[in-house]
Amino acid sequence: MKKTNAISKATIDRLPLYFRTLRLLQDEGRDIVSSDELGRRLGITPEQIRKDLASFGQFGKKGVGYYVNELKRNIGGILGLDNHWNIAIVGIGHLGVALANYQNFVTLGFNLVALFDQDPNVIGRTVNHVKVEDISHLKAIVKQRNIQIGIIAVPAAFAQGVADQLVAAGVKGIWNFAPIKMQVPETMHIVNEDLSIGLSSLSYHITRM
Amino acid sequence: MKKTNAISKATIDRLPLYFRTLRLLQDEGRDIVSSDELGRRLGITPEQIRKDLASFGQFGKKGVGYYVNELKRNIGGILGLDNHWNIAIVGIGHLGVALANYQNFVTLGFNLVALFDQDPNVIGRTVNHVKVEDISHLKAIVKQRNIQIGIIAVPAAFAQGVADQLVAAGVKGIWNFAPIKMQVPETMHIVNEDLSIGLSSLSYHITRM
DNA sequence: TAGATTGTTAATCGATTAACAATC
DNA sequence: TAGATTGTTAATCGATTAACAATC
Repeated sequence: MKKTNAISKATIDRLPLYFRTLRLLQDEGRDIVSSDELGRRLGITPEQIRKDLASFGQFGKKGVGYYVNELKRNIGGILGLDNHWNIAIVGIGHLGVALANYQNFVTLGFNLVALFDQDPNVIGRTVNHVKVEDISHLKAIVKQRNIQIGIIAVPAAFAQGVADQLVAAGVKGIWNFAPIKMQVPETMHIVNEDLSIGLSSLSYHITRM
Repeated sequence: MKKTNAISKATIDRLPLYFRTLRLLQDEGRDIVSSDELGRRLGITPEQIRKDLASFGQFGKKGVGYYVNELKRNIGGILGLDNHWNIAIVGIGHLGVALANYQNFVTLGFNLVALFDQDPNVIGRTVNHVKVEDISHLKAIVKQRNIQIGIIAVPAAFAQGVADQLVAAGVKGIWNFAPIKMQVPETMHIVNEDLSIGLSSLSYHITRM
């Protein structure tokens, strides 16, 4: 039996871009798209796109291209978006509010089902139709509402504590916006969204222009 | 003369992490740190760290380690943070407000000097001590205040238009939060901060647990 | 059929890891 | 001096690009 090659992280990170472009193509009423056109739209080579897709199966038709609806459904399935994960945001400061209002979550199929904060002035408020609850109820609510993904939007000093609580509550993954290296069990999936990297690398490049 | 090898993108993206950890070490009053300890703090191998740093010069002392202050100053210089770039945010919705209040900008040495929006209800408001101005004045203000970096936090449909205006106004770099592929001149530096990638890749991984 | 476009293998390029001499 | 730790070269690993046969 042929060994299936591991999928590269780079490939996985491009799938959401393909997914989004396919949605746009759907909106435009397009039925078929070639790797060439997808590539032009995204600034990615067509070979790269074909290779990425081929690592999950044969989704195209030679001489024709890819059926937009079908490919979008397939990529959605690969990314697990059809699981419609329930997500919660912890820390309803400016960033937490922005994330709670982020419309792309909905487009991607995520359900925002809980918001948590520790500040009595924030608890009880409603953001994007979801009520902010006391973080002390986190564990109970995570279990009750079957929350699989926790989003950390608290200051760095509190982030590890929140991560520990999310782990203890049994979430499957953490999306972390705090600029620190978290200590979580090996089995926990964590994605760090570190905003200083992008801005710093921009600074690096314009310094050398 | 030996040809200087190009610096990898991966290396540049790790520099801000080193910078941040060095600042924390400074706060802890530490004078010296080894690649080993830096590595443990960041979850990066010490070899990787030494290699990254060595591509810019010899900053360490064999048998001793790196002097915290000196290395931090050096990395800051490499990243160009000592230029104290003037930055502006375009689009003062939830995300724009969150970014305007993001304290790490200050820590990294950036100066937030302008906020722009097109909504008359938003123009005139003050966010984090900076007044929101009419986007129609963008070009004049960018020149006047010597703004080098523009941050795009408008909805996708308006993002290309804003990018065009920023380019025309003469910024050196763009930090884009809109989920679209921008068309900008070859010479313009643009960093895309695409939030759907992180969340989607998290979904990919937990789907396979 | 001729033209177009995928899927896949081979070649190249780039990044990380291992090993170790240099030296503080 | 002995122990520690850097800087650098070589080896490995991983990702992208090129090329082209298969086929719609």
